[in-house]
Amino acid sequence: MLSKSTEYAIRALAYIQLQNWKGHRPGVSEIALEIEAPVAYSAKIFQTLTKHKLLESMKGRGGGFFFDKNQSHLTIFDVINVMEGDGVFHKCGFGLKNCNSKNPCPFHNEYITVREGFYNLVKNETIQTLSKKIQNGEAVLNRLSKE
Amino acid sequence: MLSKSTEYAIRALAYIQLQNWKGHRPGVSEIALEIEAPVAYSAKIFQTLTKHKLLESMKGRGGGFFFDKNQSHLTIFDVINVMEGDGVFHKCGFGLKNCNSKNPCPFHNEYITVREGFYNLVKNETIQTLSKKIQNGEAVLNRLSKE
DNA sequence: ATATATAAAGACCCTTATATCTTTTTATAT
DNA sequence: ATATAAAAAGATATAAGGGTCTTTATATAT
Repeated sequence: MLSKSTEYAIRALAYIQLQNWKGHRPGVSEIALEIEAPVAYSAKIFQTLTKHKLLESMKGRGGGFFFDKNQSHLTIFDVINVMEGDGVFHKCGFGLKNCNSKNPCPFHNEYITVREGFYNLVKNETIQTLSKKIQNGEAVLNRLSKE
Repeated sequence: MLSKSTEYAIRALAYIQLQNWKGHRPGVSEIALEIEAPVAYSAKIFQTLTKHKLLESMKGRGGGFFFDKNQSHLTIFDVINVMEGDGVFHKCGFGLKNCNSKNPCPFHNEYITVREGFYNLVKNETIQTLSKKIQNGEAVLNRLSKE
């Protein structure tokens, strides 16, 4: 459903938020270890995220990644959009170029229901709501968290 | 959501079914033209489909593709499964290896709802139900159909 | 000032999905 | 039998996603 890069991005952002709440500003290698992603590749992903202002960074000793205090909520949709575009929320499930309600593909309505469900999910959930759940013990970030 | 190959496959199978109902057995180039896919690539896809018995073929003059009379219904799920596996119906939306109800990722339940919706859709729809809709004018296969 | 820790940037590589081309096999028409 | 029409098979090409490595820029600690 989501690309591997997007998955890494979401997991990383949730971890960064959790650490920020603890007053910590994690760096690339710490995050990569936690989310079980390749270090160098993670660095690339974080570059993309900071370039698009979803995330802030500081270079140099004691540097790392953190969220802008003003930007209180970052939706999963925004993360997907930056990582792989929003095509999945527009595209016909059949791959037809001009499929719409007047010219519907054979599973137009059924597919739209699924697609909208996914859209609502990622539009309503944010890195902060996700992180809160983890903090409250309602969810886990990875298999190591429980051990 | 679905790979391009899977999209081509579904569209092709629907077209083949429609032609079969008319007593016609279409060949690679005819199908490829209709579904707006590359001819040689389409041929590869049809090889995969016939190898997995989702489709029958006949070589030689007057040959082409057709459905086994005994196999009256072919679900979209089966097509997806042959073309790209069923991973999308099992995978965690977060990319976690062991995410489950006892160890849920932060959007476990919400995502599962979407995923199951998609699963039910592709498990209930078949190439035949899709084709029927097209035949009845309730849906169109591509943009050329309406012109 | 210098050394050190860190992210940014850019070049590169590997794998998979997408796509093409050529040759071989098989059926039919004549 | 021979020519022809078609799919099967296999080799190759291209593009994108995923991943690595090296160098550069920048902040902090000493």
